[in-house]
Amino acid sequence: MTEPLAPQYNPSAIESALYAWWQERGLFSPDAGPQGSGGAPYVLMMPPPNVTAVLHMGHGLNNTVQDVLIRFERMRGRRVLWLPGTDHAGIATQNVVERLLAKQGLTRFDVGREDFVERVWSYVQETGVAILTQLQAIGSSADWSRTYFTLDEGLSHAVREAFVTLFEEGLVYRGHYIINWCPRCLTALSNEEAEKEETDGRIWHLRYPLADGSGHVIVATTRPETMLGDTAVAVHPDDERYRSLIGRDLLLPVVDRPVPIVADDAVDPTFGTGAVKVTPAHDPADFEIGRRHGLPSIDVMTPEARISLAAPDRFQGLDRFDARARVVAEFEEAGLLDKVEPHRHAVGHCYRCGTVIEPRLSEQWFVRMEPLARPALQKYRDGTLRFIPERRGDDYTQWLEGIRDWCISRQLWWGHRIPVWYCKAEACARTTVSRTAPERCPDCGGPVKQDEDVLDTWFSSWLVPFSSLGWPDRTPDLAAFYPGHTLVSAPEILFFWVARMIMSGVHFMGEVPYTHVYLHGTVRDTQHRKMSKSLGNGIDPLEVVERYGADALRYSLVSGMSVGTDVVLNPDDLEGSFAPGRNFANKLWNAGRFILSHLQGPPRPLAGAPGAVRPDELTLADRWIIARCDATVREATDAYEKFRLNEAAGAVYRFLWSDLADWYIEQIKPRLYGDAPGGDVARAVVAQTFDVALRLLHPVMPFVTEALWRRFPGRPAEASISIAPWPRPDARAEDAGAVAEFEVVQQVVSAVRTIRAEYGVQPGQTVRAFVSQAGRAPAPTLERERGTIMRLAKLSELVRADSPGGPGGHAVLPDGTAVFVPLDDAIDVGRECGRLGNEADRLSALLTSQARKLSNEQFVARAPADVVAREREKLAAWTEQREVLVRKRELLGCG
RNA sequence: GGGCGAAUAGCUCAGCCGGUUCAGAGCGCCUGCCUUACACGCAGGAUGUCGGGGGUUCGAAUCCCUCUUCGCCCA
Repeated sequence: MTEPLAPQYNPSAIESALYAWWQERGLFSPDAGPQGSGGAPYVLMMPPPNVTAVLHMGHGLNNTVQDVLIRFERMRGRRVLWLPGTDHAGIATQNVVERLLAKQGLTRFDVGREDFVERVWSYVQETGVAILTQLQAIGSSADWSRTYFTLDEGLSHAVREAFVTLFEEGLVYRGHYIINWCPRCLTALSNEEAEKEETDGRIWHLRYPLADGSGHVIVATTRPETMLGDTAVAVHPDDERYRSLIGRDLLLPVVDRPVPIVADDAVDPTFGTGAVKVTPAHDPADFEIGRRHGLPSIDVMTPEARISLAAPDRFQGLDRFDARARVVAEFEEAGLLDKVEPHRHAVGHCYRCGTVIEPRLSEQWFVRMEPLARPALQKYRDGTLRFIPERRGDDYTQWLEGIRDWCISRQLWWGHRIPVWYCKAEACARTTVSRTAPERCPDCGGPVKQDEDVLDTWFSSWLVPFSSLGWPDRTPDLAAFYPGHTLVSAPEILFFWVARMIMSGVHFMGEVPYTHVYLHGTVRDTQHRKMSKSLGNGIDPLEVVERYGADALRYSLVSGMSVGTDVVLNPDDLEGSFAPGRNFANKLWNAGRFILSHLQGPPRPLAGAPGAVRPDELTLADRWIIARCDATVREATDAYEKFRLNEAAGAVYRFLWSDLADWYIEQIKPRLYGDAPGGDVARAVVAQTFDVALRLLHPVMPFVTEALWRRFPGRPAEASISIAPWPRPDARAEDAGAVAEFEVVQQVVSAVRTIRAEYGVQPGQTVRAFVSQAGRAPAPTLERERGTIMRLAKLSELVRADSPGGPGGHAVLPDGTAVFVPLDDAIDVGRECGRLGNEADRLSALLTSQARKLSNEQFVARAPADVVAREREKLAAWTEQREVLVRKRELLGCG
């Protein structure tokens, strides 16, 4: 521990070594902390990143928050588990490997399912750990020994168990419905995976002639191409305009097919013309209308969203958007296009590839959600589950109240194969849903074939809080670590993942998986755009770590983030974005370097041991910094507990920088040099308060705090700050008197410094100062702290007397104390007169409004007595300050 | 169309269960300093009708209403 410390903090020189040392020591295991406090374990489930993911700022923020919480609780002595894992991410991963194949001119169909899945596995095994290694680079103290992958055997077992159980409970079913279909990924999606985007579209008014030629009906549609599959036109039963037409047939143009006019309550008579075309195979609302009226469904599109064989020859094979143009053109040629209007509406897009979603009729597996949602909602309503920030609870409620069934089958090859087998014998056709693969059909004994589809990735993610702990087996981990405590996530996946986890937790485990849901903001650029690869406005966290260190990254993120608000960073100015953290880490490093260089051995204890510093040995500054330190312990602890991480970080920052470095260290320097009296006390106090501050900051800046903390003389080699006990507030440290007194010292020093700077006094030159106190100030302070004031203000003489007159700089402290610095030749009298005049004017304005306030009988009568008293004191103090200023002006001979 | 959030210094944001000279912090900017921990620093400084309007109150950045702008979620 004796190697010299570099004058500039170089994070890359120490971070990876410290991380490796933490790992070797097994400090991230639940059994490593100081323990002792007992109580429930503190468990965080890391949102598993996609196996193919590359670390981005979103991960950086999310994992920084979690690491802060987990390190805080670890030091507080709770048994902590932060459980990491990776997600197989069905569509995303399959897309990545398909793109690789495409480079060789191949598709997955060319290589076949088995070969393809094998290729994905080998790809994933190669890249899967990358994201975890990257998380380690930012300091994440997760228990990597428990890392899971959602396609692991254990978790796959859990998925089958959940699916079969829900099936047996009647909560999983299969059926033909309109689902969201991605024509590029060639799979069904859930409603949540179809992202609605406001799009400028058009609305076409099309004429459908009556079959008998006696007139026509105009329908309005945003998707004219679907008319190829129309099987009716619907109107509202009470709509006078169409009542007489109900039941009659229209002749569908372009395809020349007769379709009936039906009456249905679901039609909005105020939208468009009040008559809507009905395409049951391509619109969910139309599907329902079709069902109610027994209409046929004609699927006019292929999986790739090209026009199918069900349409007239000339349309077959056309892309849906080309078909749209063609349909419109034919209507126009036939004089059947009534009008076209611009129309803004929400269009679904695939959340993985952005392709416009095609609502499509198909047979899929679904989860009946309402029975799962009700208890999950109840857990929020009865206060078991809390959201931070609270308003997110409204989103949760709203979604669960309007919950729709969840389409869970995906037409992919990468994922958990649906545990359903169909008998190949046509006569039998029995469906078997089973935890284990059946050899043959249980009914007819014939061969069986497993369902081709896989499950939605989120169907495995929603089980993670218990499947990662061994469920459905009753493992010791499951008993010890379920339920967890907090889930830290981004609001974007509240529905995808968080709400579903709560539902599955309550359903399968009988308890919510965590009691707190902390939803942080989104990382954005200065134009408030979400950072993304496609926009090219991302910031690579690893580049930041490399250039400024993980601590700088973490501090900058945390300090720029209050509860639930977005974090704005400038991708074009990395240095500026991360300067707060980098500067602070360096400041800390240098403060530590200075302090440690003055500790020849272990400092005296401050209390509770032989040789401890006695209270009467403490100077004013000692008592002040100890009190400030104690207040910081309270403030930071409280803030961490309330998830107000920026406030916790800010509190420690202010203490370390503004109090400890700027004032206390400067104040004690004389005591530290040589064998100056009181040096041992100063060393004891500075070491102790710095130690406390390091511990308070460790959750946010783990590396630099550890590096410094370990170097304290007398520290055992194996000691780590990450398992050092969390500082406790100490009532004996509180000292309002010392705080107030030291503030006077600070004010006098600052006043002189201001005067010096205002008049350009050379930094090396000492000056005299006259300080005269009005009655209420604690006069003894100035005498006792004479040395401090003289040194910090660079005085040659501190005179306890009124200004002797003559040119000089004047200042008045809040308590009325007057400070005068004679500047003889170096002063511009006119300028000083102006300055004092401005100051006096400011006080005059304050006094006027204050006098008005106090002469207001209503105020004096109605406001609480102590408030009135305080206002009176202010009036007195300001009056005094102003009088002092006026006298100064007279002395200077101002006009 | 429904719901929610935001608008405070050039930038990013605190403050907002009304009353501490409450108008703040960081970054940026200006001035002077390489003062033997730190120039990623020290000392000092400038900058805001707290989005507009109205109201409640003795008193409003803070509570209520309304308008404008921006963002998010759900249809």
